[in-house]
Amino acid sequence: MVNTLPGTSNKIRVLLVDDHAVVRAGYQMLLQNTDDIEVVSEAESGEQACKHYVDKNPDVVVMDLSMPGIGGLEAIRRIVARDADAKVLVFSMHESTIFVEQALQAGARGYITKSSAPKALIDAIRELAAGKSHIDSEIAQQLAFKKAKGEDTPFSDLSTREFEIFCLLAEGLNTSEISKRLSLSYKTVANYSTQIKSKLNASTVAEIARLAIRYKILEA
Amino acid sequence: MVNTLPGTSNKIRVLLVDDHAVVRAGYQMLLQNTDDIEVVSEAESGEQACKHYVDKNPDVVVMDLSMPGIGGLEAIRRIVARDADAKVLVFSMHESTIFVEQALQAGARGYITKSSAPKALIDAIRELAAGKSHIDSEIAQQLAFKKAKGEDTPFSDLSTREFEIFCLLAEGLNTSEISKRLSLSYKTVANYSTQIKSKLNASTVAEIARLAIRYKILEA
DNA sequence: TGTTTTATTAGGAAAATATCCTAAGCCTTC
DNA sequence: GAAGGCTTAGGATATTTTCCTAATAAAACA
Repeated sequence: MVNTLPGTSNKIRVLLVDDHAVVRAGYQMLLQNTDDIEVVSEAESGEQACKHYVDKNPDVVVMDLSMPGIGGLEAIRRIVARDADAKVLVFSMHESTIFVEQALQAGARGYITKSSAPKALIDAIRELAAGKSHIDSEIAQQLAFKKAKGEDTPFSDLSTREFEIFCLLAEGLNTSEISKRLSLSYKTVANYSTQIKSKLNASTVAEIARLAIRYKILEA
Repeated sequence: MVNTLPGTSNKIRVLLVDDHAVVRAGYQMLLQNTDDIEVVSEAESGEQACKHYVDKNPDVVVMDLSMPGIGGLEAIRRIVARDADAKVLVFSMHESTIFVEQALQAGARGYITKSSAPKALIDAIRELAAGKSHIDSEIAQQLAFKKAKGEDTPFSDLSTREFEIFCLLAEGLNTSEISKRLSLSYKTVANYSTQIKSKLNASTVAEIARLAIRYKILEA
């Protein structure tokens, strides 16, 4: 397959998106040592990434998730909305499967973490360019496990009452406050709490709160 | 001033500490282009950093804060405890002034963020090596502003140890996990937790987590 | 320099909470 | 109309938190 732009090489044309200049320099350093990958553009925000994507039409976008402004997820969504064939590789510091699910749902084709070996980035870019998808194998396993269990969002497993109590726990109410608010016995709420933690795989209410905020169920 | 080690150049000898290999590669790339700075060692944890410091006795330590194990703050504390002249430059992703305050309290001489211009890192290393201190100017202004207004964050009341435990609580670790992580007795951590909640006026760890997220100490 | 304060560490005892098990009453669904 | 899930909650036990106390070390102060 030839490149779409005339007068350029046959290299895989990459758009780097990360708000940290140093991290972009790190990518550059790694990719310089390959002869089939070429960085054609850099962006330091989601907004910029969208523009640069239209301008340069890269083969692969290497995208960080946590950025100021619209952020990586929204950028992916917009890019893929314009070009359903866009190949976005998320290169994130987040190791949580929730982020992977979010990224894939947004339209990303690959996900690797910053703690993976440098070579993994190069491999992933090549696979994406070849039309395949690539997810960090450790995370892929976690994810597969979750899917096998039929887990959608972490909350889809919760009953109405469980979700209600989940929200109050996340807000910072303690067991007796919740029991008063809902006119339930203390024991009932305590037992629900245990159940909720178990379903959400959380051992503390701090994790509950973070989940709620991450899923925009609650504002920090 | 000549170098302490015979047979080596006069360059500023730097120890890089960051748990992400890619980020270290980024540092390397930037520092390669200078002729007065030399990376003599790399470490990917706080524990390693302490060892490497003793081994190599670098002029400047460039240190990330969020790392597994003892973390950056504790590493700074240990290094400075051994060598009061140690010049530690924190190079962190956290833009919150709380981290700056904590880092300086722990004994750091400089603080810049990963979103600052690459050149800022080089400048900061040179200033530290010259015996000066260097804080990211934007953050320094925020800090000055806060101090001038007498604005206390809810955390300014917390001691170093309290803040450390606060962060781990917010992350979702339970008491015994924290005690293991910090090599403290379960009781000590439990008592600290009570103290922290009281100081922050929080009755549950969920509130702790929300506070941490609200003040950008932690991502959801 | 000596004194006071503050930080860090942790044990004991009692109170509060969480966990696990069990079970009744109620819907819904097949 | 039987099965299964949801809501409710008690009992027993285990774990955690709270409040008090105290030793040690470091820092601030006078």
